[in-house]
Amino acid sequence: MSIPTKTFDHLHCEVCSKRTDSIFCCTNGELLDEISDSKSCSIYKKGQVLFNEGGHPFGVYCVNKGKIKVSIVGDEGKEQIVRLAKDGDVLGYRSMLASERYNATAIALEESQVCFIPKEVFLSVLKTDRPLGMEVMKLLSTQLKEAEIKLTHLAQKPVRERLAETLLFLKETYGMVDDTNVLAVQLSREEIANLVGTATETAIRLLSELNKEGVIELVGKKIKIINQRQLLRIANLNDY
Amino acid sequence: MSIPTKTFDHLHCEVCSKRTDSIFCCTNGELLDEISDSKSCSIYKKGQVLFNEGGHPFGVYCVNKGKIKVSIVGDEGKEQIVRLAKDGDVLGYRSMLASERYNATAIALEESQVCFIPKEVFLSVLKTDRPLGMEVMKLLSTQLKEAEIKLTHLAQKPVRERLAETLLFLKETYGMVDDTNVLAVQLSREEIANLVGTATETAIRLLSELNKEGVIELVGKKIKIINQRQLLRIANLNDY
DNA sequence: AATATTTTATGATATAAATCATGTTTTTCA
DNA sequence: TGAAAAACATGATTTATATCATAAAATATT
Repeated sequence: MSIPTKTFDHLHCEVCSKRTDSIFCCTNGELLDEISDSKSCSIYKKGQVLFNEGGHPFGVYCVNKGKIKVSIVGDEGKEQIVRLAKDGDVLGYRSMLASERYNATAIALEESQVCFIPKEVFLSVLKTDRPLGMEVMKLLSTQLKEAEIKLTHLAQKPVRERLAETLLFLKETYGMVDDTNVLAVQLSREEIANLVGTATETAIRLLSELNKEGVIELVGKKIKIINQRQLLRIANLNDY
Repeated sequence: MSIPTKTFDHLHCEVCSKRTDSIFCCTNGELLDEISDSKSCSIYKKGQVLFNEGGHPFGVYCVNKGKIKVSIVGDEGKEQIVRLAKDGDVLGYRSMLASERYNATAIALEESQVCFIPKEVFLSVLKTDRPLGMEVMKLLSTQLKEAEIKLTHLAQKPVRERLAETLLFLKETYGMVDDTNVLAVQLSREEIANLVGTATETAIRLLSELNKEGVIELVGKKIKIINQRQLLRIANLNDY
């Protein structure tokens, strides 16, 4: 959809450190060469779109380094963030496999290096490489489970609990800055709200509530987790 | 978990009419024999459990004839129905693929005939049968999409819209009784609420509201759709 | 058949969260 | 650098929906 401005070093997939725990972990030899040779490596600046809801999939996106949000826009134009991708994650394959248009939009949350593997190449490798197939199934299974749990929480848990859960999820997904307790992602309050599934004002209000309670500390967009134990308690994660 | 009381005729998968649009549509020959020979065909009465949240998967369940609900129990013990299965649908494979315990419970909504394929057999066929692999991926992809859309609606749409949507979904999934406009599934109001993601009282109230408005007609558990066009309008399905 | 139990139905009330409103701070960019 | 726009913050108000309460109907059970 949008044209990424720059490219980055075309590193062979074989030596890509992110591959080990990606779906390509067990792909190698000629098949990996095929992928590596056909891919293009682009840099997406913050806010740039990888692909758009309603668009046709032409291949899969492999995040080499960066943070990507995947979201669906609801009836009233409100964004719902359904997934977050980090280094080593693959995007856009779901719609491709189902032979459908994208049902979500992927946008870079910060400057990100992303490799693009053309549809034909990915599908042809998928057809021959059994391990890749298994990995794709595993990934889809995990994501389906996560979506179903999120769905349940959305239906049953109050906003405050979901917010706490979201903060813990952000920590788990993107980790902390160095050895501080500051979340490594910087999201706007609106984005946090769209992740939690609530109004922006409510997210802001509850965040500053947690701040006052000393559970977290807010400095601009930086969120520092002061009392993780308490946050876990608030999230009320009996299950999972 | 529960022991189904009876079995039903062990029909070879090759001649099963439900296979054509199931994930086994393209599986045949020896591989299909292997599945067919190893499967067991059981009858589950209404309310009987196929598998339980937290249990270990030992195989996949293939619905030959019947209606099954798949649900997750939230913190406060409230059920959230995340999927409904009908003839030809396969259940329990997600957890198996991810090598995890079941994250949901499957319960028969009415007397159902279900075939069970042992884990080892399913996985071994999956390993060699490419078409099956592709079908599984497609199915997972579709379900993931549906879960993400449901999640978005849950976060953004009011209960009344979601209820209307649910009624249309029930019609689409299980169809009507004969050539009447009466939904072929009979769910309790509580189950409808657990599908919509709301309180039972709210579901009851809104159903009788739709009844008064002449959009549907309620006779006990039977729901007749009087004005589908209006129901669609209420559901506000601009997207999808 | 009679009693107990569950499900359905509605009204009253409470409350969480959305919306509206306004001011402040931060960021953008001309 | 300064003006404009966007993001953040917080108070006031409204509203959708959950919860509580009670009764009738339907189902199940003895």
